[in-house]
Amino acid sequence: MDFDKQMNSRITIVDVAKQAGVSFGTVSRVINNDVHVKKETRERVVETMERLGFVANRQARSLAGGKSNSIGVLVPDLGTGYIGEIIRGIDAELSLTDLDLILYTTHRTASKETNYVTNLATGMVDGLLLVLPRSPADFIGNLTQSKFPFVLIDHQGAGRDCPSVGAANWQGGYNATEYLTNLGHTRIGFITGSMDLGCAVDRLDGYRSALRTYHIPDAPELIYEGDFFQPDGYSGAQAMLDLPEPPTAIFASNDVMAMGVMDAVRNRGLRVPDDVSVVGFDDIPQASLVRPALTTINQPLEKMGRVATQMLLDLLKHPEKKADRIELPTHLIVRDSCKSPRLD
Amino acid sequence: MDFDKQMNSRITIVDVAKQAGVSFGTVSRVINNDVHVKKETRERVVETMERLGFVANRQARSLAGGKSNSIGVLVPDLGTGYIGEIIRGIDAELSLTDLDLILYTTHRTASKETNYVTNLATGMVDGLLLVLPRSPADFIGNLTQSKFPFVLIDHQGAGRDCPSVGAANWQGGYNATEYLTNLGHTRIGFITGSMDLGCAVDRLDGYRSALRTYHIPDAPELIYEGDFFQPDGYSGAQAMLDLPEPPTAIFASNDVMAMGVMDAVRNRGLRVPDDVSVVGFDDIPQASLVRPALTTINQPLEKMGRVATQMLLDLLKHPEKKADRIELPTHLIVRDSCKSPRLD
DNA sequence: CTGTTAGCGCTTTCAG
DNA sequence: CTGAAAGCGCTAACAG
Repeated sequence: MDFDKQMNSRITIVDVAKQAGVSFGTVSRVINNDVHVKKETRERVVETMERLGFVANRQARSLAGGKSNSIGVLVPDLGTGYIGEIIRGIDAELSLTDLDLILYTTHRTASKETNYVTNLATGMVDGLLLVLPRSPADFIGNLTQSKFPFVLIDHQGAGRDCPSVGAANWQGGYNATEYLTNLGHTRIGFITGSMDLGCAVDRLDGYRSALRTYHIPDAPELIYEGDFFQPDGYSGAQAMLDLPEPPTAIFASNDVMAMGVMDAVRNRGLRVPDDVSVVGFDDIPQASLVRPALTTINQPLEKMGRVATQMLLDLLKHPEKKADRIELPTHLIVRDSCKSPRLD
Repeated sequence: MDFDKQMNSRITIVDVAKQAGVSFGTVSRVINNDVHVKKETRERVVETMERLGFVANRQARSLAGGKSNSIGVLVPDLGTGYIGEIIRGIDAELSLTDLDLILYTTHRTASKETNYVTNLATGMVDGLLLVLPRSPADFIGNLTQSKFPFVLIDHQGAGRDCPSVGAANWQGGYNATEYLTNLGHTRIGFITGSMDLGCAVDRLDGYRSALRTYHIPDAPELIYEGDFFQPDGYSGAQAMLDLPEPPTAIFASNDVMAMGVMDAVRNRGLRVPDDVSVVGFDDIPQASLVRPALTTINQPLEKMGRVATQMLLDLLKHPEKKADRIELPTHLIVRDSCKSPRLD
């Protein structure tokens, strides 16, 4: 049917070529901005493409060896607003170009990860943005060797030097703890994140270093191993508050757990910050909304997305560039959840 | 190079075919679960594929006319957590299948929308999930005519009957208002959303109907036109509170604006809910976190994503099925931001 | 500057 | 049940 063709935009370069009276090779050149086309011819072709509503077929292009004009983003999941922030940054930056975004969620399945990566790197996308909080997978080696452009986000690369952007987690852990000690706290509880994640380890290390700096003795009972989810914040706080000598402040490795801490504190009839100070990490949107507003470490997630995208774009342009790691600074955001400890 | 081939997984069906001692047509059949393959042969091929780490090339498959095994999701942007929730639902449902998700953000550019849709519908994806809060675009017609499977999300389709899932916005508007009147309020302010969105209109209508039901006279000064963003909630509340006879309750068309309302109330030295009751709409995660916790209308965003995905999956299986619209119920979530009005 | 010719990797007939 | 052959729409040499 005639109308069907128009409707479906099943217009190919051959159709355009016929209509414009040129060979389809010329149409291809026009599409790819090849210089070797007479201005006049180009105009005629462009006009025809518009008239026919031609839209190049992506799979054909990439199959034939051209660019796919899209970049792939691989994330573990969409569950935590955390990833959403990063994606927003990526999207914002990408919208400035004509590249499209293909999103893959691996749902923390290692096999899916590998599968996707090989698939994507085989022409489906021009570059890859990987949000892989877990341990470095083998395909990073492959990617590097095959010189496929990619950037790691928020991944504490275990020694490998490949392009990546992360946050100053250690610094954040240190600063928050330092702030608490300056307030006069000496019993500071810490709830870790999943310890198989580099960022969780770094935050804990920062906390420990600060204590050492301020000559506060180690107290293993004040370190509770969490998993970055709210319930662990709650139970961690409960456990610590049950101690004979409970902490006067609790520093949770992320905001979500800090909110769990707040709940636990309140459920015992205690108040934040009067009885217990609370600090979080991430500075997610909710942090400024809860009451009392949460003092936390700002981690520039959206910016991490943007910067990573810019790095990738740069890599796409200059494939020979050296890989480097960018570490974005974290900042202490003082709000209302901390106070000097009561004088007993 | 030899290792390069292994590294890149540039293994094609031809390689597999050679290794397994069959023609590449047979390998294709195995991939597509064609019944016409001897069990023994199939096993040998599967074994070979695994050994070689074969991963089928998506673009080639879809170019050659097969399925692309991915569905496209078109959203206006990622700015509001609102869309994120929907995507989460989609992703959750999709993770149960072997379909991949390709995400496109149009950044509210009509031309991009059209472009993407035609592109995607030309084999790049097997189906489309469209989050198009704005007015119905022409391509919906095209899509319908070309019988391409798609589902609209949160789109008050202006008469066209195509598969879509939405929420009971009218009902929500009605219920919230009714709740307020039952509490004893008779001066209830309303802050609308962007009135070019169907959902905003429906919520306003629900509000009006409830007032009528309870014989509360019209008061045009109590309706403030907002845009779904926080600042408008703030200024709307300010305007109404300046009235000679200010409202004792304010119902905002979404939670974000409701939070603006709360701020405005507090900034005048008034308290929520003692002096002014506040109700929102959406029930975003923050709603339960702010103090006082926000009473609001729960809109099942994540579920909308899930249901839409299920509908699309169904459409993919049974292309002949009739289009239908599913409306998910909204619920009043009573928290701490409302109270009976003071008796003066 | 432009037309022609091979494929890219895979699905689908069509013959055996 | 399986092999062979013909493209899908496009890019990238190669000739003019």
